[in-house]
Amino acid sequence: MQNNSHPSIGSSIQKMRKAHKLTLSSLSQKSGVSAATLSQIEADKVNPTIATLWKIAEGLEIDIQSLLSGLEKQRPMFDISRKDEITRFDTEEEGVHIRVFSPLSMAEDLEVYTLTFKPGQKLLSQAHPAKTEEFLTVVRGNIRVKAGENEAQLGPGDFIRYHADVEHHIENFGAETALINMVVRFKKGGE
Amino acid sequence: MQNNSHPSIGSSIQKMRKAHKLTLSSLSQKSGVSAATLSQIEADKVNPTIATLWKIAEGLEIDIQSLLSGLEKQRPMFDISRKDEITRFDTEEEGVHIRVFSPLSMAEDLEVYTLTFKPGQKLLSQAHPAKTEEFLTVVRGNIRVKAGENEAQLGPGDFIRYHADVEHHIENFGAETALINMVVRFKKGGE
DNA sequence: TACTAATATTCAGTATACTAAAATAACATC
DNA sequence: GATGTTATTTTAGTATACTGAATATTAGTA
Repeated sequence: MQNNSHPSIGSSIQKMRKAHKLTLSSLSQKSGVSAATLSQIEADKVNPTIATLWKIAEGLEIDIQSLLSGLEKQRPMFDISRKDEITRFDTEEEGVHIRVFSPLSMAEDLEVYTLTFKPGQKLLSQAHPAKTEEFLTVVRGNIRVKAGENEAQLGPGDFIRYHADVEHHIENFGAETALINMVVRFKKGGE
Repeated sequence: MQNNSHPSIGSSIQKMRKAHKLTLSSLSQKSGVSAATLSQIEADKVNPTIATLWKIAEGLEIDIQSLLSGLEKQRPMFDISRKDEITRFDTEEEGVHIRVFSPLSMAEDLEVYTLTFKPGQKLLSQAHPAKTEEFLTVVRGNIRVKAGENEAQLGPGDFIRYHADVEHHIENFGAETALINMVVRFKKGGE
């Protein structure tokens, strides 16, 4: 009813429905949402729930995000994390420093870390959620990376990316302190 | 209440809220959604409307889409790029080395670079496609980053993320060679 | 343990999203 | 323009999302 501030979603849904050449009734059948409700939503007379939106997206065989893309509010962004303000998870007793750079609003999407390994130290990680990928750039030192069945040794300037949805570990097998830049990506649903 | 089919959104919201170090009450204030409702949503006891979700996203200062992530499965992956095999775009004549680590199949989504700036050198980039973000970690040296209206000076250990869909540049204003790790993300657009 | 203060959850009432069914509108074909 | 057929909107009732207030939980302190 109100829909005071954010752009209306009704017209997008209607556009989608017509693009698929569906009537309110046919989309109602495919989605499980009543035609009456669909009508109200398209006319922006109601404020659909997520569950309803989800069903509609399924009925239209599209990603729910596509329906919401219209109501995004793009704002310019320029966030700085100073060295000293950065939250630090420090497993010092094991000789591994982990510094997280992007814990902010995007925590579920992309994270940037710096890892410092003292000689001989290693970091064992349990499997992350499905579709998680890790990207490592070795800045200094020599490390061994193991993910599931796979294993590799990397030196300065080397880069590796791997799926982190299996148990994996990183180990500094060299004599000097290793410095690694890591990016972790939690992929969103379907392509 | 029901929410049978689609992945629960409650835990994501809670994670986000805690990442921002907000209490239910403080988020309630920022978003305009009552703390009671927030509690119910986080516990997946209700089916929020998009209006509510939108307010929450605003309160968290994030994109509403970030709240709607799904899950899927995939095959294991383990790709290594050795230092010497890496494609190198070298603008040596300007004192800036750019090394690209992830040119492969994912180039349209996420790219990882290492940038080396000789003292005094700078790199000017035109606006990238809309929604592009850049993440910089300074490994060594001192740089100045400018994106649109914004500008900042960064030293070793500092991190910055900004929208790169405006003209932007990076400059080494210090006396030593600067080493930067950069991640560029091209966000997927709607439909 | 008792006492606060801060945070989170439950409760009862109200607002509203959702539905089925009825009413209306659009659109043919005679 | 009458009649049937299909598509959409309105209506009335029910289910439930949202809210403020009360209650419960947690954390810290003496």
